[in-house]
Amino acid sequence: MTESPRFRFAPSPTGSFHVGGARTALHNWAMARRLGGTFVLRIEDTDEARNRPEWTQGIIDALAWIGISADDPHFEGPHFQSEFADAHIAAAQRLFEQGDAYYCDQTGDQIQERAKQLGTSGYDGYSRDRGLGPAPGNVLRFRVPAGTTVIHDLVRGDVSFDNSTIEDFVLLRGNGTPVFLLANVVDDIEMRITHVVRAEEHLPNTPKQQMLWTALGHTPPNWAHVPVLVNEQRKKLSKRRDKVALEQYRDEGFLADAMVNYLMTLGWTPPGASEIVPWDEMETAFRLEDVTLSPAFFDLKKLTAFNGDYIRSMPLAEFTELAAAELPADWDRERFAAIAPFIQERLPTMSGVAEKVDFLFWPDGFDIEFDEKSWDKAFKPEWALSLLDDVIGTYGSVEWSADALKAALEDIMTRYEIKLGKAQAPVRVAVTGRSVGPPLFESLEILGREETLRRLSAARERAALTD
RNA sequence: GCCCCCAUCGUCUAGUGGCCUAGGACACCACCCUUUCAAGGUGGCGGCACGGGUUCGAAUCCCGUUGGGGGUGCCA
Repeated sequence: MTESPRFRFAPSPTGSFHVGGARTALHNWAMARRLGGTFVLRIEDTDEARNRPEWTQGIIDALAWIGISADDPHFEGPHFQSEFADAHIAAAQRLFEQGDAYYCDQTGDQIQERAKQLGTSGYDGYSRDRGLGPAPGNVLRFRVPAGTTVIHDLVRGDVSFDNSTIEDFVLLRGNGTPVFLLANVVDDIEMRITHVVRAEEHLPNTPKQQMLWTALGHTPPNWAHVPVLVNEQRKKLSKRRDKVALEQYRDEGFLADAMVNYLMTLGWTPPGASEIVPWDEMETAFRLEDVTLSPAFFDLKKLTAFNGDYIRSMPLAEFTELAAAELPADWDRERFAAIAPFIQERLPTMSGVAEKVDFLFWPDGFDIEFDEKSWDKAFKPEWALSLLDDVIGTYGSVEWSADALKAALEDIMTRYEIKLGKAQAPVRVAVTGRSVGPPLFESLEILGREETLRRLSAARERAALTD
């Protein structure tokens, strides 16, 4: 009987969810779903310093945001490493009894001192045959056997390590608690994990873990080490230096779909002509064997490009609703819905919505803060004031529709022998305070005749004053 | 220091011995379109790290060099 494959994602709760973690979670998720297996979430909470209930919820929420839902039948967990403490100790005990592990009373200083005298580095196996037993302060070390350990890695092929380069590593601390390496392996065994897919930084630990699997009487799982994500300095993305919190990207207006799609293209290429591909397709096409071997730069520019693409291809109704959530509560939603189609295609991230349409929501009598550069440029031409007078005159009675408004201005501008690009500038600045914005005439139509004329006249006065 | 991994345009990548005068995407530049800004269209810039092999033939295979990264805890 062959069991269905079991993947696992094992973050430690540290307060924020790393984009690199999101990527490996996605890899595990895609594999588990495609193979009809299980995605096991295990919270590695052994380090008491970093263990808070709300952080676990944060992880679950972050996973849900990128489409890894705890309600999906392929999802299992969360399990907590701390709940398996007994199993960790039992495994250590077994290893000791089998002779695969031994106690050692050497302190870090003593180890270093001897290494110095020997001209070597690290622990030299000093306590291997001293027959020490458990005692406060004594650590339990694994007796690394002679030979070679070969890791069969699904993404990188065989990687071999000469065991003589691996020192007898610690299993149990002096206070009797298990270290990560042991806990991790025992948990994976307990949870019947068949595939360990994680970042490359764990590769050097893998021979130790594989030895543990074997010593504990189990066949090691399938290993897969995907390359790390790096910053512009080509260093592993770190919480300290880099912007890595998934939540932050979400808050800055990045769409989950865009983030997921972008993350998946790092180290892997979706089939087909485009890189913009829906999750379903990526899920069925993703293969660990196809993952690239070198570290990938997390490029905010490209992420942003993906995001803009996703925003533009959203159904208008969906976009309008999502965008409305970015606006102050007292801004008229209907008015926003009218302008929404014109800003949807101009938005790199959702967070820029409000500032693009704010001019439609300024209350009566609002004192517009003009962008001085825009103002100066728009009102510099000698025809500007005169043209504004003409516009004010015409707009008092013209039919109030974008088309009519445009036609009227076009009619006026011919008298000054200028193009629409120039002619619209003073009007735009007068009404919005800036030189760039959504299409002008559509904006005016939504703004309404009364308010438009008010702003036009106010600008006319201001221009006369500064003239 | 030691161990391990990696190496195609600035970036992410396609490429698995001949289809490669190396393809796409992001970025950048130019032009077109145009109601500003975007979007879109067209074109451009730009790369197989280096040196040896193997082969009729190498981005693709092997070795070395160089460069980068990761690991090296009684952290996870």
